Amino acid sequence: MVEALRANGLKVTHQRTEIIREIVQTKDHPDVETICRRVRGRIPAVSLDTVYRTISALFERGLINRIMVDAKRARYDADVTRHNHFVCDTCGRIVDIDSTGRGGCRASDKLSEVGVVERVEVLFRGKCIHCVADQE
Amino acid sequence: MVEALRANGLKVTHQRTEIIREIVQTKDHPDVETICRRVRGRIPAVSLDTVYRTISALFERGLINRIMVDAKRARYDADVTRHNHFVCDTCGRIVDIDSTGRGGCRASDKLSEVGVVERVEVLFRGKCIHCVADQE
DNA sequence: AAGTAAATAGGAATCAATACTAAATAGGAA
DNA sequence: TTCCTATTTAGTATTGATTCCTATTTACTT
Repeated sequence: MVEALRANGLKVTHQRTEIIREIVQTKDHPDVETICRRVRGRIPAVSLDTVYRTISALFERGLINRIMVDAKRARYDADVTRHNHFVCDTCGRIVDIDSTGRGGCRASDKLSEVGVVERVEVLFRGKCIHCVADQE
Repeated sequence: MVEALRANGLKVTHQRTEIIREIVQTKDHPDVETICRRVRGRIPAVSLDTVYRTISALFERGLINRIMVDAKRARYDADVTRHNHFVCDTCGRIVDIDSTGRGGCRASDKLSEVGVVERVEVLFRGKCIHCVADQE
């Protein structure tokens, strides 16, 4: 991933390395604020702006995914292989879900008349097992 | 839809009627700002706040859908029947896409261990025919 | 090692969305 | 029709996420 920075003409800074390390090693699809807080555990002076700029740069180059679950903050995923997401509308938890077999989702015929599809995002919304248990 | 207001204990006001009329008769999935601008064509004094409150009230009661296409504004859809969306990443156009036959998308087995799925959102992202034509 | 263009920190600005207030208005039940 | 209450307006303020600004620092080239 750090190599991908160079390949895109981006400088490999200490901050960027740590930010990348942070999103690669987690599976909980954090938002920018969370990433910043965690990176500060190692680089206390990182500015929120730097995290935003780094994350945006990575996203624009397709090196990470953005998941829009609500009207509030964006969440990010370093796993860019094809997979889907389950979102808990109660606690906000996001869990990776494998795409089943071929395509996972088939486009209707009408789609080709509308435009060129570059990627498909599938979001399963509901309530996670923890929240189901909590509400009893 | 106006009936649904009453059923939910909401008063049927002139503003609400016109806001509902506006989102029901359009297929372009407008944001709140756009809805407000259009309603002002008929009720010049509608406040943006009223449009926000009405749209939120309808959304919370499941009478309209919210579509998050980018990190910016939310867009709304009066069609709550099961269907998917195509989003043009260049111009922001959103087009309704029928769900093909059964389910459209099958969940993996793992899903039942994660939580209870209440609905599935499918977003086809790409470039619409107009934007493909423009870039030549 | 030196130069330069890019990146950073920190704070300020922006933007969408919501909240708040008061006074005016209008829906709906009696 | 009358009353009560929810709703609207207008205008301001707030919140929270994201972006912009500027002086300073740093990575990479030669």
